[in-house]
Amino acid sequence: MSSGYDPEQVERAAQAQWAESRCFEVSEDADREKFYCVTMFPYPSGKLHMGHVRVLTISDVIARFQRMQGKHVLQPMGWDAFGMPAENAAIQRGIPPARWTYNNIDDMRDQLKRLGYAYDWTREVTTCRPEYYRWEQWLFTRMFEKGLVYRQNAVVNWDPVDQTVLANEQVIDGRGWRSDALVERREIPQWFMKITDYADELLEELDHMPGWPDSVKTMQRNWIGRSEGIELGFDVPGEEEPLTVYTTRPDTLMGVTYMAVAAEHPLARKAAESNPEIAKFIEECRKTDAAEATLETIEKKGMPLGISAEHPLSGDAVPLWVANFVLMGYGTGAVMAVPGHDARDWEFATKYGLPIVQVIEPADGGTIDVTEAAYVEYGVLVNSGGYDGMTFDEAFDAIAEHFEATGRGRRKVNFRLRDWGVSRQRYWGTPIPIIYCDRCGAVPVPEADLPVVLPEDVEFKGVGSPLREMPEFFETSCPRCGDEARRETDTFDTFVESSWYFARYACPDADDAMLDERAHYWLPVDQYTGGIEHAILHLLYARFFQRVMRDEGLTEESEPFTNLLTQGMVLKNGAKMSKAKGNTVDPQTLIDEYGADTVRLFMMFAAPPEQALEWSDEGVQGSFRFLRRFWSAVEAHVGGGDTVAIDAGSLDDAQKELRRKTHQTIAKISDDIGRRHAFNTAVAAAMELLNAVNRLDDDTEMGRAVIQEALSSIVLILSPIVPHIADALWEMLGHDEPVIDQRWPEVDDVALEQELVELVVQVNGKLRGRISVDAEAEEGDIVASALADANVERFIDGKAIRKTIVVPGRLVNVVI
RNA sequence: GCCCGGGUGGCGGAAUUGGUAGACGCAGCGGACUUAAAAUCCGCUGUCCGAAAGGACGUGCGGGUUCGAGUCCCGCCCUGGGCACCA
Repeated sequence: MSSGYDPEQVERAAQAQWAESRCFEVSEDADREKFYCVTMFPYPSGKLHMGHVRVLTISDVIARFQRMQGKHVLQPMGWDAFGMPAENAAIQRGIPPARWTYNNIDDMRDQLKRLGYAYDWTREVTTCRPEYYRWEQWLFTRMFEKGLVYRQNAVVNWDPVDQTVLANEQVIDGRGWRSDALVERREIPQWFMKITDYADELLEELDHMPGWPDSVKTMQRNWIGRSEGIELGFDVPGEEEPLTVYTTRPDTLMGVTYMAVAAEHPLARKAAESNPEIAKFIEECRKTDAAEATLETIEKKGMPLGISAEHPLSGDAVPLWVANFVLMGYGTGAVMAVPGHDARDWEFATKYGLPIVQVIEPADGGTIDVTEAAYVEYGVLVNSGGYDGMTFDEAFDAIAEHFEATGRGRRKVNFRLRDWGVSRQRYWGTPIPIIYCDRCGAVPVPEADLPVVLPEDVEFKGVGSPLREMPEFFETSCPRCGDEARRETDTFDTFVESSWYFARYACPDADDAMLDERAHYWLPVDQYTGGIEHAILHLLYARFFQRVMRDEGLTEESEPFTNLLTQGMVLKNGAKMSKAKGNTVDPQTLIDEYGADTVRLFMMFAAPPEQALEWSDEGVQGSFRFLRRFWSAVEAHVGGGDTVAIDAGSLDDAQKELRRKTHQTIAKISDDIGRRHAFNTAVAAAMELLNAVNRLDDDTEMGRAVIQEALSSIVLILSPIVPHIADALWEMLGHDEPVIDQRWPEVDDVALEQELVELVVQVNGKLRGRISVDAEAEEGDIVASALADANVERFIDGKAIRKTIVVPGRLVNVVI
């Protein structure tokens, strides 16, 4: 007998019904509790991949579950449409980035619709559209007026052969990915946003975000990196300005035996003028890419500059070195080195034979040898003159007061966080709305002239931005004085677009403001879901932008995302699915073969959302088999005709047991989906319940009634995960209203009641027997019953019982 | 190098607050149905000893705390993510 489950037909029918009833299109309704559910929007790279399907399904399950809780749910979708892959495709295929992008969006939108996600498509946002990015340009000009943006030199990777700036991703083993030339660091002027102005607030609010995973909050805390230290100057004979350094360990100040400056530091440059060896070394230092991971792992190298600074406490001469691990632009571009109490300084000192001095000893009186290894713990000061015997805190205060009194230093709170460089020397991005005028300097484009539209019909060669070759784009006049002027040809980092799209979904058609009153209704996002790889950058930039918009009066909210779920990657054979590795599985093939519900079910069943998911073709088949079994069970049941209402008093034990299992499952899945987001165990519980239904084999009136209840419950609780088959089965089970409009089922506490419970009995913590006791039994009776068990008795073997531990509902442990 | 995760049967995973390790599924083995195969259904399935009852061992490695540790603490190993221009 063949199964009647035809996914294609079932899914088309359900999707047609949702489209016709427009049930996912929502408008603001002040009388209802809103639930705003957003997924990190996809980059339109061509086709949907499994990573997309996973994150979108997770979010869709949450949205549909909340809808069944009676919430007014908005789930929108959009496209993070600017970025490098469009430029690469343009080079490879000769298609303009815009056309490639729009084609991809059309293809991927069709795929999303085939997967049955509950989106309000009327709110679709596409970041490469002028009606979107004009507001980003507008906000930038507002930030300019407020002094929240500035232009400064910053380091980029420079490919000397292709004469172009490279992204870190385009640098492979220190070489340009196309030219294979050794990449150099180069400084060019770039625009920065002052995210550091918000560092304190971004840090402190993390303590009040219970809906975010602790790991993400910790990463952000460490990234912002607030530290308390002292900034102080070392005089350099012959220099007007002292050499300023920052340290969090002023207690080790007397242990400073050398100082190091960056290759780009003015003192290094000056020394290079008269010393070709130093000039050569500085040149060599520039031949590394700009990534921090590179900097931290390269071999530490340095050269003496031949000059010394004066120690601010002892007056001793401290030699100055130039070192490849110090970078201009991080702090002051100079560091004081304490090899006795810092691991990196120790390594460097040992390599170059620089002195190592102990100035801290362990507080517990233990002995250490700083010639063997740096001692980096806090302790008590020694060899530090008047500071000897002080603890870290005492020395910190005393030394800070000394410098504050002499005006040579001060206490300073520092942040590791740096301002956000938003300039990109690329074509396919939002034009930075600035005009350079010889007389007026950098002038923001007036609001009336926005947007600065990116020309889409371009010839794209791949080396440098085509905008630089388009006078019709960059030739303009100064908005202030009217003189000839030149438009900025750099574009924004694409993280700028993704820092506020979640707010724009609320009012995607607003054409006289970035956000309007509709944003007040929907913000903040109640549930935000996306990859863990965005734990720091994207999520921190979005939190920053939310505050900038708040301070602009566009929203009252400070935090954009109340609850955050970070999902793991999709792997195959232990590696991330990628075209490069050739281990991708095309979702479309699977949808065509098994239907969207099977793909959605497997995604939710195979692993908890936060963990990596190992792809398995056999597992997909297993999910399909389950849906077919489910269909057959309903088909067989409804073939027996209508059922009557359950009369709880007249159920036999087996019927009671199925009913208890039904309500236990409802309770478990409510918690699994609603609180724990453990979709995998929710699916497992539903499978168990279906197995219990299939085992009952009872066609009495009450048997069929409890089966009707069990099957209807499975349909409801699985409907967020497999909404199409749920729609069909719900109708087959004789319900009039569509399942999409049903409320989440309620647990009947009476059905959960149980007369006997099973406890395990341990002897010295090892499992030795099982007993069945009355659910209300007294502790004394439970122990007596446990001791009476034959195997337990055998292990006690007449020995004295030291104590017994009874954990209600779980176990008895007899300690002998 | 630094920050944050993860490591449990042949495989994906479960064990939610320190309380029955291995739910559910996959794969495998045995059986039913079939002329046969596929599909479907039923049973078994951590390792070792044992006819069975039952026992010993077992959650990356080495220690520790506890009546009891996959779970907590200390020290390692391996592995994934991020490190500011991939998105």
